[in-house]
Amino acid sequence: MTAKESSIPDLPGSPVGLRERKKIKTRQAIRREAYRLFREHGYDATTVDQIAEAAEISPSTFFRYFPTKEDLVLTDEYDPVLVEILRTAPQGTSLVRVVRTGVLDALREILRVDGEELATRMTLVLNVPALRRRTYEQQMQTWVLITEAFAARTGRSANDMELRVAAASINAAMGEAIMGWARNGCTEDLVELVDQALALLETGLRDGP
Amino acid sequence: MTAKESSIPDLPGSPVGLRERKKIKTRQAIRREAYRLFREHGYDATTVDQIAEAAEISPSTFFRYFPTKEDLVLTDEYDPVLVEILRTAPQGTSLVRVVRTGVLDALREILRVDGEELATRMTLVLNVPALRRRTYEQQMQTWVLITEAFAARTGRSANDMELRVAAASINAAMGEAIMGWARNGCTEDLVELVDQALALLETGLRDGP
DNA sequence: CTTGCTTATGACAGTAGCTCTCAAAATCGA
DNA sequence: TCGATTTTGAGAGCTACTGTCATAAGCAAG
Repeated sequence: MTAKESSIPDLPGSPVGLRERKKIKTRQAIRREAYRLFREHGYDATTVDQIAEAAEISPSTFFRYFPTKEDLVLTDEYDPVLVEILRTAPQGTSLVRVVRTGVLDALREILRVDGEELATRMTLVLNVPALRRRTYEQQMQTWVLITEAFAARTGRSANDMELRVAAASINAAMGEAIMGWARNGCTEDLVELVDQALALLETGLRDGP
Repeated sequence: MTAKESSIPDLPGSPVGLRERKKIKTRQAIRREAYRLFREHGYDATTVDQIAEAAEISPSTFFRYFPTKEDLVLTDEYDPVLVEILRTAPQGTSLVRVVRTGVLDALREILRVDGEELATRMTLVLNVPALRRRTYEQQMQTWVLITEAFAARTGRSANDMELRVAAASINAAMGEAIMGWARNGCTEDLVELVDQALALLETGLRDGP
């Protein structure tokens, strides 16, 4: 029933109905007003009711768009990208090497497109404990997917302890690099920071600090 | 937060008054009843009010003993031990090596003394998302102390990115080992699991999965 | 245009975790 | 024993979050 004209599914202004467009607009409005209030008064000091009022919706509507207040900041649409990288990576390569090549490419692209927003979000994550916690949890869920994809390709079990440890370490190293980036005001070259962190893991901590 | 139940400092017959002893008893009672309720009905399904009633205190008193419900499970008195290990470790050793020797010794001791409770707690942490999050955050705070201690001894800056990345990775690797242990019913040799995880980091992920 | 279906919305009530205040009771030092 | 300090219980209140239900907005077909 569909003639696929474009490789990218949904474009703004597509023949999607008015309802869909309104939802997108509402979603954007909520996030925009929320970020503004966060900047002005801080994350904790901003209540959902205030966000709802600023976005001109009812508080209950807020939770139809974002399951929790934290999800305003943490919604992350990069997971499929990562999993895809892992699945199309060449055989016989170590996990850290695959990440160090593929993921860094993806990160470059993300920075190019959403660099500004990424900086805002990571700065919030750095400074709000609750967001830090959720971020780690969320990233670990991503890495479960990644280890499964990698395990399937290499014949290992997804419960392989070595694989899990490697994934968790890589995740932590990348997270620490990103937090360091945010701590220094998002001015340095994030790709290089992450690459250095992964290099340390690849060659082994014996040679490091 | 200092009243350890099963350690060296407090001697019976100490000059502690009745008040102190009562506080310790209350604290133990709260934890005991809470663990029982958690086992019977689950963590989320147990409210603070129920815990307070079971421990025969008022709900407001509960929060005088534990700042949050999560702290019931996560209160951790091993931090000073870790920092001490780092400070007394021989010079010129890599962080991962120091941990692999010193921390494993400490872990052995902990297992010997509190093994039962550690298993209970880690199983809870494994199965309750909120606890997992807090655990990671808490461990990271511990590792801030550790990196500071290590940095002071080696002349590095505590903001040294390599050091931070190493610490975060080691933390993640150990955490993953412990979670794997809990996932398998706390039956395997935890010390060996952690040692294998750290060995992987020490020699480098290039040789691993 | 109108009819009927689906979906989005708002108002409202309720729960749990957590904070704060204040007065009463218990404990302690002298 | 008395006065000072600490612990406690009671209760009000705040915020995140979850439900329910009737209404309203979009939408597809006749």
